[in-house]
Amino acid sequence: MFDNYNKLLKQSVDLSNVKDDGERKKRRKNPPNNSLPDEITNDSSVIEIIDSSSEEDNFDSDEFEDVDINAQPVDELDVVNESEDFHSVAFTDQDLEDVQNAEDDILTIKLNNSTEEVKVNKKKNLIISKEERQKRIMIHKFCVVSMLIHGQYRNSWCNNRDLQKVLSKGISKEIRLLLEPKVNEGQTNLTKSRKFLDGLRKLMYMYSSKLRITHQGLLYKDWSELGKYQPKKLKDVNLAKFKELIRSHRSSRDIAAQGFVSLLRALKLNARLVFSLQPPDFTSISMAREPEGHDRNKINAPSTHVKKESNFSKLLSSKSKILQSTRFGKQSNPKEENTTFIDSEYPVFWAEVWDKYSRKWISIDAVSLKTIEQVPMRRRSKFQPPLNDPRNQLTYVIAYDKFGGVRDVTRRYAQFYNAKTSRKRIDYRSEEDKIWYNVIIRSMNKLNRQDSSNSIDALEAKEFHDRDLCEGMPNNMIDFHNHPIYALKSQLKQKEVVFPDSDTSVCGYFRPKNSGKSNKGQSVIPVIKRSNIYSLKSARAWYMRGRVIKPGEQPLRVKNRSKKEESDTLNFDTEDQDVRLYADFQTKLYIPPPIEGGKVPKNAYGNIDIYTPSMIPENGYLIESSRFSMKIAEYAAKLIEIDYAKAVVSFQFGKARKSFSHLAKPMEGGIVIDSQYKDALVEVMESIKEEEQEYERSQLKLSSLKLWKFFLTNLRISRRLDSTHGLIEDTPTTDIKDAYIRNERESHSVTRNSGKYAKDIPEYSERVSSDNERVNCADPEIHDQSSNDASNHVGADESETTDSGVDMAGGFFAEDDPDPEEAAFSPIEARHSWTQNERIKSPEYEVSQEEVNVDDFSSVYKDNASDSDTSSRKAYSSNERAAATSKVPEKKFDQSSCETFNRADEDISSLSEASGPHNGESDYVGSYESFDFQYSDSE
DNA sequence: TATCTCGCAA
DNA sequence: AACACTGCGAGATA
Repeated sequence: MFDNYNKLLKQSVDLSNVKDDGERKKRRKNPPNNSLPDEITNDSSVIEIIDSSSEEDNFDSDEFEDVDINAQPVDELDVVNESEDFHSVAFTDQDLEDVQNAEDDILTIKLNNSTEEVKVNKKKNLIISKEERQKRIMIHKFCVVSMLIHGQYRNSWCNNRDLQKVLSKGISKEIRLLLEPKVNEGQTNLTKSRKFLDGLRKLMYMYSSKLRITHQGLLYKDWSELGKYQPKKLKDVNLAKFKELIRSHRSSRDIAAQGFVSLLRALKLNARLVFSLQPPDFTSISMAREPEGHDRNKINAPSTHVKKESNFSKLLSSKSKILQSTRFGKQSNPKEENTTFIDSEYPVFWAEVWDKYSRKWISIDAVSLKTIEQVPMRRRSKFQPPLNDPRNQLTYVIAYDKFGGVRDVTRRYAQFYNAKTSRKRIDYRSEEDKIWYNVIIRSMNKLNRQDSSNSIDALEAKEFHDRDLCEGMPNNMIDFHNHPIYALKSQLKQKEVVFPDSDTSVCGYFRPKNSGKSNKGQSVIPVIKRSNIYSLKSARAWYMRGRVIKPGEQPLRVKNRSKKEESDTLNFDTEDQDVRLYADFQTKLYIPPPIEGGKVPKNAYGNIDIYTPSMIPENGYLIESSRFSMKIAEYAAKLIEIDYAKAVVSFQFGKARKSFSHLAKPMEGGIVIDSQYKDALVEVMESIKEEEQEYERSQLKLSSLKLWKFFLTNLRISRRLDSTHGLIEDTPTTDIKDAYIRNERESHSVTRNSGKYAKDIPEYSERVSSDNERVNCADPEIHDQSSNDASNHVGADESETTDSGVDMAGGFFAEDDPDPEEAAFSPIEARHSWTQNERIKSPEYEVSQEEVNVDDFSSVYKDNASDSDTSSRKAYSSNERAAATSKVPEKKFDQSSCETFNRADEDISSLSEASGPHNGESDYVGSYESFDFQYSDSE
């Protein structure tokens, strides 16, 4: 058994070895020092450690790690090392168990003390790549949207009449009275409010007393946990099941909370369903821990599964517990599979009720916390889980009202929204993301709630504003960093500046925690209002945003370039050495010179800068190249003889070259014209585009016809061969697709050089039977057969359907059973012999054919093209040329079909131009791909 | 001991 | 090329 174990261990090590090296190291508090290796050099010390760990409390993971580190090169120990992550811990324990069982065998594990090499390459693995970061952001967004929609559904289900009827049946008169007092009772709002709250409380207890939580609901998961199976979840909940679950009072906490909302609404209260979304945190950019630990467990699971669990729980010494709880929270329930997630005590769904007497939203959780509160202004809400809760993160709290309104109410529940919570949100990341988020939230609303805000909304907005003010200053320096309201001078970015730089910008003082010695007696530092901080830009940068410096403004800061840069540019313009930086209040909107008399003003390069919509000159109109290509637009403008200017919309900064790194590529985003010509120009462009599309359509038609012709021809050939030479069996492995592809690579030359297929049959069919899986098996005797053999592929396939006429639509490909009885010789032989034959003579042949042909075409094109300067076709043929460079093969296809079917067509000239000269291997590959596509399409 | 700040690396 | 940002270890502080 131990052998077995060792094997498994080895396997898993092999799998994980490479990756793990990096991660393990960083965790280590102390670099491996020499004392430790000594301790461990003898194997029994390993056992010692193990033993002690099983005792109690001595399981010191750090020690363990150190052992590990020192022993690095040895595979087995490597694995043990993984104890870092939870799953590995589990594994390790099992490991240990095995070790103990095997006693002396463990001694066979050798400790190589060649230590240090490992630390070199470690740090990089800590932080995920840029792509991974993007991916996480996408996933985060996706989760946000999904959860928002989930909430929307559940909220609408809460409005279900039947459900509400059932729920409200059991409500006592007493509670009803408290919640809906008679109108004429002359009480103050305060007492009414108190009674209202009392009623809610009673209702809450009544509801929660009936509940049995049988399933698990939504949880926060970190990146390593996302893919893990979460048992005990309700599946396939539709409205009917939802109703049933709520009626039975047996469900998840989430659904129970939703049921409570439904109940509140049944009692005619203005109740919201509140949902604290739990997407994974995109700001966490460290590597997900141990995806493999899991696998390893699985590998070992079969043999020692049962034992492992019990043993594991014993082994859970305090230290490893701490380790787990800090890294993975409470999820590690020893009694369960390691995919068990322990619920946070904080809710994910709860309710808010509008208290019309106090004009406040009251938060109620009848399920998890069994709490009712009006969220306090300056203290933490009972609904906010601690920041390190592994199963509940309060980041987006969304309230769904019964009218279909959706509001982000995170501000109410997050005590330090500005300092902490907001930074975990996608809308904090960038302006675009903010817009994205707001659009999403808005679109979650029912149409009639999207823009309307009622008085309750207004009160809530006021409340949130007040809460912003009440949040106050952060209590640590980190939170000042990029804080929306406050700032510390020391944390300003390089291009940020305080203005005015005086006491008027200071709004308070902050005492850093370690302010004793390190600050040289300066125990408090001034806190600056963020609103008095300006980020500066150069004149050029402002211009790129459509603004220019007001006359007479002095730069708030002058930044001189680095020496290197200076030396580079010194000779060219000494002016540019300093970058003068201005704040936005020193700038004004740039008003471009207007278009007069249809003349569009242009810059030194003959273009016009349109970085923002405001930079479009008066009377001007920007034809954006998103709808029409630049070529079409320019051509159309020339056609109707109006003045235009190409619009430079942005710059693309290429790879920084040393000397002229600001050789930015201007990106053209359309053309600017006098707006009076807009309609006319659009009209012209539309028709050009139509023409173009029509042309493409005809090309497609040609392609299809070509395909049919190919098949028919093949049929004819094979039938003739069959009748002449008798049927030949063939294997189905060579399929027609290959044959076709092969053929197409050649066809234009074949067809063109010799108008008749009959003449071409030998070389033609040689290619037809090309097969990628050639096997080296020579059979010279059969050489003669090669042409015959080749066409045979088609022929054999076809043999069954031939008699019944040509069934083009169907069974062509499906029925490729060769008939063994009729085989003239073995199919394998046949193929191989052919293959060899082909190998001998074909490569150079192919290439030369190709070249000759293409040359022919381009010369043809040149002749034609010079004649037809002004034809509209010409205008975008160069366009096509551009496209063709990327997909030569397709064009070649077009070209050949054109040639074959319609030699008289003038369009050939432009087409053949598009195909361009043909060079090299890569194009062959390309043609394979493109024909693959075409082929299957027409199939 | 837990928390915070700093400096470093990338 | 410079910068922003983060995670981590080390040291300071209460």
